Amino acid sequence: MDKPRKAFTSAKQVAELAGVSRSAVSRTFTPGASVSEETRKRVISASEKLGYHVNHLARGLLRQSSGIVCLVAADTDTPYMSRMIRMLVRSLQQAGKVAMVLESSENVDHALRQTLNYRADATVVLSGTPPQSLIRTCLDNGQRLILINRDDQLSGPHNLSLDNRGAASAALRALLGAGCRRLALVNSEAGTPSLMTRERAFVEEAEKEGLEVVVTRNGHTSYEAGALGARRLLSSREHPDGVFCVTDLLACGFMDAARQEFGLTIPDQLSVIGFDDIEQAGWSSYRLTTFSPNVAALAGRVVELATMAGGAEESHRDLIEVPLVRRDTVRQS
Amino acid sequence: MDKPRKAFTSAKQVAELAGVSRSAVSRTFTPGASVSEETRKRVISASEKLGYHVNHLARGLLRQSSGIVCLVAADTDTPYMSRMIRMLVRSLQQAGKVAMVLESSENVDHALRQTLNYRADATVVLSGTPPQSLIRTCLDNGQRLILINRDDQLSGPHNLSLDNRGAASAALRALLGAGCRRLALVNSEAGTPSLMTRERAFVEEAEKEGLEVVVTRNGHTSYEAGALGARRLLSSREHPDGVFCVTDLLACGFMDAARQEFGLTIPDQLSVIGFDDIEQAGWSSYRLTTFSPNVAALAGRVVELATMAGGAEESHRDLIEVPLVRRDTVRQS
DNA sequence: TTGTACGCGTTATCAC
DNA sequence: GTGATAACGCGTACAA
Repeated sequence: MDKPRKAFTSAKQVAELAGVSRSAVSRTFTPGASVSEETRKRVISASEKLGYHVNHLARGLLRQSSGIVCLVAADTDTPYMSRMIRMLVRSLQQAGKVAMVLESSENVDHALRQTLNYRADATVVLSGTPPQSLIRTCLDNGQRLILINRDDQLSGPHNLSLDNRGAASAALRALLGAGCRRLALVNSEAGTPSLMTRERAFVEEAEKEGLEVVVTRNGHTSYEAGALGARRLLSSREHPDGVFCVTDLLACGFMDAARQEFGLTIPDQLSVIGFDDIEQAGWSSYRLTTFSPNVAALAGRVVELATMAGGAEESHRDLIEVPLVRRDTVRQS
Repeated sequence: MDKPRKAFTSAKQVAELAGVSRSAVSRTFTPGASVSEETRKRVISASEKLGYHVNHLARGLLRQSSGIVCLVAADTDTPYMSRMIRMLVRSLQQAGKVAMVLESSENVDHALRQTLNYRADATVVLSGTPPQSLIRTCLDNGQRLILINRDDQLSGPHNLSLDNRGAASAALRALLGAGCRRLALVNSEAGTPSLMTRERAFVEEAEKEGLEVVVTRNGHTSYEAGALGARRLLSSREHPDGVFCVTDLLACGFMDAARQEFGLTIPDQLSVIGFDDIEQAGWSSYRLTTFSPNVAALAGRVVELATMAGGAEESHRDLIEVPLVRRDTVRQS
């Protein structure tokens, strides 16, 4: 459709200008190939004059690797997700790969197919659960597949998860340690695997202590949903005194509503714990005690999996630690 | 390096399984090509069995278009930038393109070269100022170049800018309308073109009214820098009563410090205006009056430029409107 | 409608 | 160290 546009410079043109063969040009740009200093100079000079850049599309055709790693995600403008993506993009770039970002909110299927169309070396799925058949297709085609925080029992792909259970358990201990007895949990209706794991684990651990947990789930995983949760939970006189919000965004909305609409003091009358350690959690209006996933470690692990020599592809399953960052929303005893 | 991995299915294999020629396969996946219903069926069936997906890399070799659009940016985890990127990724995807994200904070040069290596149809530069020579190279190679909010006078590429001057002027009018007389502006030391334009325009407009503006610039464009700005500005007894923060992030930090460290009431003792309309600006702790760039319109314009038939490439220069969203941080008179 | 042959820009292999 | 040649997976002009 857009045919009549200027074409990119090719190695052939460089070779002609430099008065050498095309292979000489290729060798010049291949690390570890043997070229004489003389020809090298002439090639470099010619390419700069012409603005030549090696065509990675053509190179990817020959080699088995395109250098592309796809990031499939939804809600990419969420503080947590955008941090994740940034870390992945940076780490991949430093490892000599490039990141292609696909939005999966509209259509996970389509996104994953794009992944195959572009012969990505690996695909990282951050949101959405792709159908098992497509997963198989990716794997069968030799494309590495890395699932983040999908606690589903899909076999084949690598699985990296945050230690949601461990965090939920630590949240409970922290709240109990602060003297909380009337526990609650704020969740959304998203039903994401990691969110549901946090909820279940927290409730189960509380049951072991003989305590019941009031659970509320509202709308999307957003600030507003947190505020809504507060309105649901705090209108009764015997309101909770210890709340685990499965996401910082929920926690921020919850706290704002608790303070401004119900006049509660945090942490004196109400202790709150979040999850994600988004930037806002550190803001002085919140100073939220929360779990801080080691995103850098996760990104490092992803790069490792995405770049490793393709051999026996056993399905890895890693758990990333999530330390608790104590700020000012849980009473110190 | 990773040779011994399973290879992707090729059209050849599909052709063999379906018992047709390779061109038949190619035609099946080319919209508007003439294939009989019979062969079409057999090809589709065979490709599904083999999990075949057209190789866009090879296709990009033939056609003039790779379908790839590069997004070059820094600070991609900032609320504003991540919203921008999300909109662009979505819009491009809907237009049948894919987005490749390059981090430019380390090395703008390298990022832009990657852009050429992957034969991107277009490149969108969201941060950083690439050297003019590289810009020329991109253009000469027929790669469309779209600069966002770079008010530099670079010729050649398309330029999309928010109406920073208009917004600064509107900010001044709003503050004057609220009865403010002691004006200040909070900026960072980043020196980004758009930020500097907002500052200059605000100061100039104020001068026309015979008013002086106290300007403070601190650190990066962040929450902390805003808090720092507050400490600089509010320690004197005759502190400002109307402040334009060139970014919402700065405004949030400024407000928190103003309220918590100086005990000021907003908007009664102090009016504040921000810029970007990040999500947090709407949170009930801030309710910030701010400028809300029409990101969707901008993304739409970008897609238009990135996908248009390549003809006479005149350097476009568009201004995107930035309406003021009135919330609760400017006193109503 | 279908198949054959060629070219897109690379790199790897092989003689020289 | 260098240049010819084959091959990668695909689209398409051409002939059938």
